[in-house]
Amino acid sequence: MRLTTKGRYAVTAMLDLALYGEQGPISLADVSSRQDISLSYLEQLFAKLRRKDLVQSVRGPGGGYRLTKPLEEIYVAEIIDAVDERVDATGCAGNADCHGGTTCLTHHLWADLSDKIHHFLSDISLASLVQSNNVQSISARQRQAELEASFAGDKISLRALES
Amino acid sequence: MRLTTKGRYAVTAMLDLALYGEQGPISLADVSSRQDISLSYLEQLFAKLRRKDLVQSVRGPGGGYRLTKPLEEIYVAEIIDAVDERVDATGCAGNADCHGGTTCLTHHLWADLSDKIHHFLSDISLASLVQSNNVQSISARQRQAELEASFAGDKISLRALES
DNA sequence: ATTAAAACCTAGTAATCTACTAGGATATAT
DNA sequence: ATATATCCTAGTAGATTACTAGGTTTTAAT
Repeated sequence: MRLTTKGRYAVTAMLDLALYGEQGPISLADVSSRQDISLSYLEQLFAKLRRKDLVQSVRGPGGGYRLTKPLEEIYVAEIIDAVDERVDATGCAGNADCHGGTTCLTHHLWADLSDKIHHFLSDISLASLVQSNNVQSISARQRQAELEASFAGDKISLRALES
Repeated sequence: MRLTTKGRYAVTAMLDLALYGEQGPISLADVSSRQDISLSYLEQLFAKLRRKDLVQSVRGPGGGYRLTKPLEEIYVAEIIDAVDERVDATGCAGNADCHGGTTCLTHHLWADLSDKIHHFLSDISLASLVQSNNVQSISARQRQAELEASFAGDKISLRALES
């Protein structure tokens, strides 16, 4: 089964859009610096997310990405599926040909597990993540850190504080 | 998260012991030919299973491995843990330092998922697998195939049929 | 005692995949 | 015109997996 940074990054980045994207499109450069994900890697992930119609792009200065649907209608499972991370615990992609063309002894166990995982991730929307205490507090801390970083930086930081 | 053939092979092999090991120890050569898993790879997996006290070995001719506990007390989660380290969907091994030392936005999501998976696999014993219809029917088919293979083989097959 | 069957051990390795870099082309607000 | 952004393709270091190779030790059977 696969669940690596690819899928985790995709969900984290989509959650970033959910948290910061209310006013307008968010550039991947912003997501990259906030969530500590390589910009070029994000570009590749968002190409897939766009192909699956989970985000829309706006090109040119001031552009970026926005979510195509309301937070309530975007589920974690979709995001992971979109970036090609098959959440599948079987060794045969569910084809039941794991033992030289026939079904291996444990096939159904892994198929059941895959179902459980998919159900779990299909029940969680971006909206429910945004509302959760965990995400709220981490997001608050990230905003705080960003503020302090810009404060320690140059004059532009003062304007950031005022707005 | 990790769930590859390593963990799947381990569970399949342990299930093979559960199905065939009532009379005495089972050699890895037998498991290898029945379940189509490389012998040397099995040896490496069973070294770990033995270290975790899930199996006992008997050396010398007629030797092999037997389960250390009754089927009811061996859970799939233990087996995977023994060879795979951990079924963990977080990127930080549960340390919550996934975002440059701090907790990333989605950490709790993956931690929750890991819990769910672990619970699922902790509830399934070798005994319950052996009793399941799926395993029963696949096991019956494997015994049948083995019988036919030995029948098509040499004289020894006749003795196998009689016993 | 010899032989053979088994566990036990260690090192190496081809193939695969991940996460990423590099270096652009294209679109568009200012 | 310029800068900012998406968009696109190719390549690649490093890690991991699944396995092979080549032994040694133990022990039942002859």
